[in-house]
Amino acid sequence: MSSSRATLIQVAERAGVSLASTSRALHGTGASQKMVDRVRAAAAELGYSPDAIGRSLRMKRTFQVAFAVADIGNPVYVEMLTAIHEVLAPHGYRVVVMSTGHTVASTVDLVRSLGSGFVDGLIVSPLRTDDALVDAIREAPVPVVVIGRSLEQQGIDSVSTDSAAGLGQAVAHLLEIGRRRIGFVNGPLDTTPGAARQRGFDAATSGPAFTGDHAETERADDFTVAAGLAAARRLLSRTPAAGPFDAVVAANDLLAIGVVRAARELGLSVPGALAVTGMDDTEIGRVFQPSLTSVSLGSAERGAAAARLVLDRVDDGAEPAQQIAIGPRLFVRESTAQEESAR
Amino acid sequence: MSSSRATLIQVAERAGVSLASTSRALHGTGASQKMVDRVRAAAAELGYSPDAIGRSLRMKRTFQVAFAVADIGNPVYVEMLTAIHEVLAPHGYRVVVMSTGHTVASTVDLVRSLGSGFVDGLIVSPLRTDDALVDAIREAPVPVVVIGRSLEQQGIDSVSTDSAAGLGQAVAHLLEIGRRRIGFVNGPLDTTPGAARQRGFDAATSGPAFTGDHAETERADDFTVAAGLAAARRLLSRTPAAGPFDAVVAANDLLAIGVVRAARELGLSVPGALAVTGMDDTEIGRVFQPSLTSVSLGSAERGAAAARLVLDRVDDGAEPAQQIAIGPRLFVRESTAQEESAR
DNA sequence: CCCATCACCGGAAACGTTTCCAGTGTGCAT
DNA sequence: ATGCACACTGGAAACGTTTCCGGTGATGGG
Repeated sequence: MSSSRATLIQVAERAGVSLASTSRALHGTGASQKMVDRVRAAAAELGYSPDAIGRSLRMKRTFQVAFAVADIGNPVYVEMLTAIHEVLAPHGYRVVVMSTGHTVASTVDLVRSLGSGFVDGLIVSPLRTDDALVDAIREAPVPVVVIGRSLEQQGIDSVSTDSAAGLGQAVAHLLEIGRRRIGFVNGPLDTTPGAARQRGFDAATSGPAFTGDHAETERADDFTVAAGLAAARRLLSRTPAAGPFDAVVAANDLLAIGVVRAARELGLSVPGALAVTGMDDTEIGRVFQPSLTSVSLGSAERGAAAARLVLDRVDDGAEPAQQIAIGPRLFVRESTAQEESAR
Repeated sequence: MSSSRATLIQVAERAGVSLASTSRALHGTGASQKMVDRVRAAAAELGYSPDAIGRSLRMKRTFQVAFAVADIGNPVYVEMLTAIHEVLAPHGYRVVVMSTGHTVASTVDLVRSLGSGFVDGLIVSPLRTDDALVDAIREAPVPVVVIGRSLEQQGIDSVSTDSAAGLGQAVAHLLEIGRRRIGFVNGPLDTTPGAARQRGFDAATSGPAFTGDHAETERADDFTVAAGLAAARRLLSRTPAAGPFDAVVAANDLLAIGVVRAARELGLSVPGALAVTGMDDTEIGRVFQPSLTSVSLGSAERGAAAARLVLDRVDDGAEPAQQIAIGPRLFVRESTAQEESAR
């Protein structure tokens, strides 16, 4: 920590020119070459670097964007964060990480806090949504982009994915490899992803398209490995009339890992006795043993798209709200491999 | 996005009092109860919320702290980030995530950029360090805390851990369970952790304390699963004169996962034929199959300690530099279990 | 009744920057 | 030679807040 920093006024004095010219010279527009050289030299001698706060106050731009999620420990959000960072950094924007908390009320508080104007925009991926949150977002003083469900009706920018369809892909894949008694380990139903995925599972396992014999859901308290393990123990301890489960769809990769661990406890081989699918296509699932068949929801793409959306909005504010959808994509790996040899 | 926000001046006008009194009333000191009520009411009517930029300009405090790492995807850094966030948020501080880049030069640039004063402090965990970086940190205009190696001589606040000793613990544990031919998969030697861990391995496997028969190092290009897999393939394809490897120490959990995968490729059971240890005690290692024996370096504690250090420094600047050390701790899990049955 | 003390209030400055506006000088064309 | 366009410069205002400082009124003690 050295002495206090040089200010633009000091640079101006040192260069013997006006404050206005100094600013112009450094900023690059409407200054003669001689002026630029002179000011640059003075700035270099003093080790000047422009003060972000002063600049922000005047320009009404902070060059910061907030990214808010409930749990930054979830690898999905880490992937989003990385992608957001990669899009924003080249444009000179910093990323502020915030926590939404786990309730919708705390998320509303967070959105309201944007009123203090410390960021130019917000990217938020709320687990739960309600009208109060929608209102708060609509009235927010800076652009807000929601990653999660589509909010077209509400006139809010959003980047969504069709996780219900993704669940359909997982179920279809399991049927295709000959599994007939399918369990579903979902997260809390009152969350946006939990609700959507339940819808997807129910749709995929009802009606004529479902060629299996049995479908049943067990709910975990949370989208974590531990919760998945507990839920899978409950699910697999039951034996449906049609016979024991031969496949489990998990609502995300962490839950799927819990399911695999539960299967091992019960002596069920994966994928031999029990095929398991995850969702989110995370790094952890890819390196797990067995590597997890998983439905990618394009976390990185969604993050990047949201970041680009914020960038657009910051420049020209009032276009109609945009909805971007990233299609789900199934990646088949060892946890549903057909050949037993692959274990 | 609604209309522009109310300013303190407008609140003052509405309340019919001076700007100074308005500020005092809201801030809480030296104002009569009547004044406070009146101003609060006016503020509420206008939906006033104080502007963070204006306040920062005046107070010379941004209430932001930056956390900079090379790769936010690494679970260790995510744990640190979470811990930092948890310590800082209750004090009203926001966390800005930054990337150091992979070279020491880009890290120096980042530290220099603190000159623009957008944060009150920096927590940085550099992979590589040199004199230029040390100088830059020492001359930084805001407090900087380094997570990594101790920089006591340099007079820089740091939170370190003795990863060399941690490696010793891992080797000792492997010897204790009867392994004698120990391989070491390390990351790049020119990184701070890579160098320290090599030192630890070399110390633990030379001299009279080493009761094994063979010790050998293979270097991975990076601290990732893929690099660990490649390095382990190279290592395990060799057979020392003393006999095939019966244990591998990996320099972190990601590398260890790569090692386990390589072992499986070669038909070596873990821990039966090959015991494997990791380092960092990450969530991913705990849920992996087999769960990884790992040396915890207290990522979360180190993050929290660094955050508290920054908080102290921000308030009273010029105490002597502090060094905090977190001791390594071995957690034994399946990947080095002695009973074969645990597989 | 007068003076000292005290609590409180308002004016004004300051933080560091960008940008509007008016003014100066140069060069070119008529 | 004179006018005009043009490039550049400097003064000053503005962004929103906190805080110093002087001043006012009330209150209590002598």
